[in-house]
Amino acid sequence: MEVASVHINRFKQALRAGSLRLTSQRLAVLEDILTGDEHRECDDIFLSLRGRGITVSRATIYRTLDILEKVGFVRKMDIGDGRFRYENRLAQSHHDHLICLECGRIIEFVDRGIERQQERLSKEYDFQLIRHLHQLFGICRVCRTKKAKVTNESPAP
Amino acid sequence: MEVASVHINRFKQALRAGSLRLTSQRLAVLEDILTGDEHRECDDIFLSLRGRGITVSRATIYRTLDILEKVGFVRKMDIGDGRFRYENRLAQSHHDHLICLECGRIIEFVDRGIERQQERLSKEYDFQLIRHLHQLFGICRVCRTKKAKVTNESPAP
DNA sequence: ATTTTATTTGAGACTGAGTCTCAATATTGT
DNA sequence: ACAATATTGAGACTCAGTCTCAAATAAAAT
Repeated sequence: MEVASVHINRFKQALRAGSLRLTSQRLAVLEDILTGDEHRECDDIFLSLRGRGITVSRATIYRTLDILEKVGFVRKMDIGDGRFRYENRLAQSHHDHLICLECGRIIEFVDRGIERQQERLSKEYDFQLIRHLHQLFGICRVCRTKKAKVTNESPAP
Repeated sequence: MEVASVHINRFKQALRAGSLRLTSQRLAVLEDILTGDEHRECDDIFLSLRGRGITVSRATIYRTLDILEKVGFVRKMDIGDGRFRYENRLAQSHHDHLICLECGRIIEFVDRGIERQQERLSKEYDFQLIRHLHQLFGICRVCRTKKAKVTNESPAP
């Protein structure tokens, strides 16, 4: 648990710096973010904690996620279905997403070329780029294979 | 009104094809989309219509926008503030957006290079690309200028 | 033109993610 | 341990968007 404790210490410092308090609920949410799957929504975290016998209200989870976002531990992402997803930013470097419209799977990608073009473009428009959102929506390989199969298995009468 | 009438005929055809009916409300929303500003939300359309003495319920506006999106007349876009914006797709070719976090201004951009890289990337991941969302958030020139001014006008005591 | 059939409309109830309020509770500095 | 201050959870609330259903309207059939 060394990796985690480093993060927990950084979190304590960040809280201190904002004169926020270290509570068991905040720690629980942080640990869950550090160890759980990526791209989860509030309710996933709520249920994951409850499964481990820890109850933290949804309000507190949202509040903690806001703090974690502010201190850069978490990326809050809007994938357009009305629920925000949160991903651990400590484990990963910047990336964007391919999102399957069939199964909801989220695949991460990194493309330095696109990033550079974004920067060039911003300069062109005299725009001070702060962040970007780049999502490619479509059908993933797995779902395409599945579809093809279904079509084969139920041929026209 | 020639341009408009072409679109109105195309709309009638599209409705017929889906055994949907041509109503005054649907026409009013379509005309408003064709002649109004870009990147508007439901309420903008509601108020614009009301300003011209036409009342169409918000429910009907949403329903009509759904139809218009399905038949490709309108692009529904999520800019991450919880309200969808709708833009006339007939007037414009594909583009993406720079969004000012200060004033909300939306600037359109087209970048064939980025589009190509997206396609290449999708192939790489064996992903069937259907649509994408690419938004650059930051501060526009106007707002940066304004900020600089304010700073100058109120120097440290 | 009238009747029949099916669709559409608007009012307002509803939904669901997320936020807010406030009394009770927990943490931190001394 | 105490005082001062921040946090929590329950549940009310918000707000964009959706849904329901009776009344109104459009198109098809006669």
